[in-house]
Amino acid sequence: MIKTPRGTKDVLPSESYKWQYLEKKFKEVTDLFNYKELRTPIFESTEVFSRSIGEETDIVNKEMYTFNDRSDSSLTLRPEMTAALVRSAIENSLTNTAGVQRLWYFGPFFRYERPQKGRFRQFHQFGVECLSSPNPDSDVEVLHLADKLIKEIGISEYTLFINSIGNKASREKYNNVLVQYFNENKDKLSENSKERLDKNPLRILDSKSPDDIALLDDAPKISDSLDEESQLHYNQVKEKLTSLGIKFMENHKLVRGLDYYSHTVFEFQSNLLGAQDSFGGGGRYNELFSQLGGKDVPAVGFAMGVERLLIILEESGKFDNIEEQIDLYIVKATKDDSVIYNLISKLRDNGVILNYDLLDKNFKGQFKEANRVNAKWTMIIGDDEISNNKLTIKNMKSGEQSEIDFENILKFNFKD
RNA sequence: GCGGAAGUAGCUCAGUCGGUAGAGCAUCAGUUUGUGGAUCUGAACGUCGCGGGUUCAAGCCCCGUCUUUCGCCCCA
Repeated sequence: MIKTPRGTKDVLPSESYKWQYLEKKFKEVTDLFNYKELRTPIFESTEVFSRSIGEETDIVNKEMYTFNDRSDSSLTLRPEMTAALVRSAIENSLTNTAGVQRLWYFGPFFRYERPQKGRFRQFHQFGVECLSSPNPDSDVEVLHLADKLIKEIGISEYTLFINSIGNKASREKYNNVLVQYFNENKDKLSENSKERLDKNPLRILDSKSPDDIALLDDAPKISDSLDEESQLHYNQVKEKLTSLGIKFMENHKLVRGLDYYSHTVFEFQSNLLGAQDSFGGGGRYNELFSQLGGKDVPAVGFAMGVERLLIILEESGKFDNIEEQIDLYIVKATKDDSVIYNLISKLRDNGVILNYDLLDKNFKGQFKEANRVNAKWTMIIGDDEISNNKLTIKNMKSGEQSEIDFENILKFNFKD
C-alpha cells in the first residue's frame, strides 16, 4: 500500500470541517483589521531563504527541501512565509505606495524534520505582516489581531510572552556581553549550548538543559543592554498592550531562532501541546528588507501553526458534539424518475440540502441511509403519492408523518 | 541527526509457556409487496506494518527496515 510520505497527512472528509472552521475565522478577523491576503508560490529561489533566515539556523542548514529543477535553478519549498512575503513585496513594489501594507496569508510550508506531535514535514501556517511602520503601534496592532483571533477560534488557555531583543546596536552589544559571560563559564555549559555559543549565542537563553538554566540565573539580561531607542519602543508596546486589555508576560529569556528579528519578539504558548508548546510567534524585522535587496522597510508580523491550533481545539473539546445534518432525504418508491428529478432540481434551487439513494436500496434501506446521514426530514415519493398528487414527509426526530400537496412543497421549511 | 515506546479487523484494543488469531464498537442480513434509531439472533471482515532469520512450528524469539509516538534538537 502506498502511504503519504513521512510527516505528511491527508485531511479526511471527517476532519476537513475543522480546517474550514479555522479558515473562516482567519478571514473574519483579518477583515476586521482590514488586512489583505497575499498568495505566493509554494517554491522560491533558494536564496530567498538562505539570505534571510540565517545560514547557521537548522532551517537553512538541514531542514529545507531544496532541489535543482531541469534547468539547474536551485529552488526550495518554502519553510516559512516572512522571507517569501518580503521578496514579493520588493518585487511588486508594494511598499512604494503611501501608508502601511497590511497582509495576511495561509498555506502549506515544508521542513525536513523528525515528525512529532504538532510537528510535520508539511505543515500549515496562518500569519500576518504589517509593513512600513516603525511605530510600536504596529507591533501592538499585530499582537491585537493575533490575540483576537486566538479568542475568536475558541482558545482560552494560553499565555502570551513578550520580550525585546532591541535594535541592531543593542543586540550586538548584548551578544558580546553574553558571549563573554558564557566563555567565562564554558565548562558549565551543556554540549548543545557550547555549539550555540559559536552559532547563535542568544539561543542559549531558552535552553532546556538544567546546566544552562542554572547558569542563566546570573547571566546578563538583555534589558540591561537596550539603548534608549530600543527601551522606548519596548515600553510603548507594553503600555499600549495594557491599554488594549491584552494580557502578556514578560520573558527576558525569549529569543527567536530566525536571524532577522529585532525589537519586539513574542510567542503564544499552550500547555496542551507537549514539547512543541508554542503555537504562534513573531516579532519585528526591520532589517529583513535590506537583507533581501530592498530599501529599508520596517515591519512586524507573526505566524501560527495551524495543526497546533487544531490540537489545542481538539484537546479542549471544541469539536465534541458536532452534529452534521442534511435537510432532506428523498425515499424513492417508484420507477417514475422524471417526477423525482424534477422535484430534486427545484428543491436544490431553493437551497434545500438533500440526498437520495444511489445504490438501489430497498425502502427500509433508504430509511436507514436517511438516518445515517442525519437527515432532518424524509420525503417519500411513491406511485401512491404521484397518483394522489401528494407527498409524504416525515420528521426524523419526532417520527411524525404527514401529507403535503405537490404544489406546496417548495414553501415547506426543511431547515427546522 | 540522537535516545525511549509502539504498530494485530474500518475504530479501540486482548492475545498466557512459540502450536496457523479474538472481544467491544462499527458494517451487513433477519418470517412476500411502503417506514429509520433500541433490543435480540446471525453473518461477513485479517498480507498480525514490511523484509529476512531461528524453529517441526513465529503475532510472540533475533536482525533489518518503514511509520507513529514521547523526549533531545529545532521551531509554528
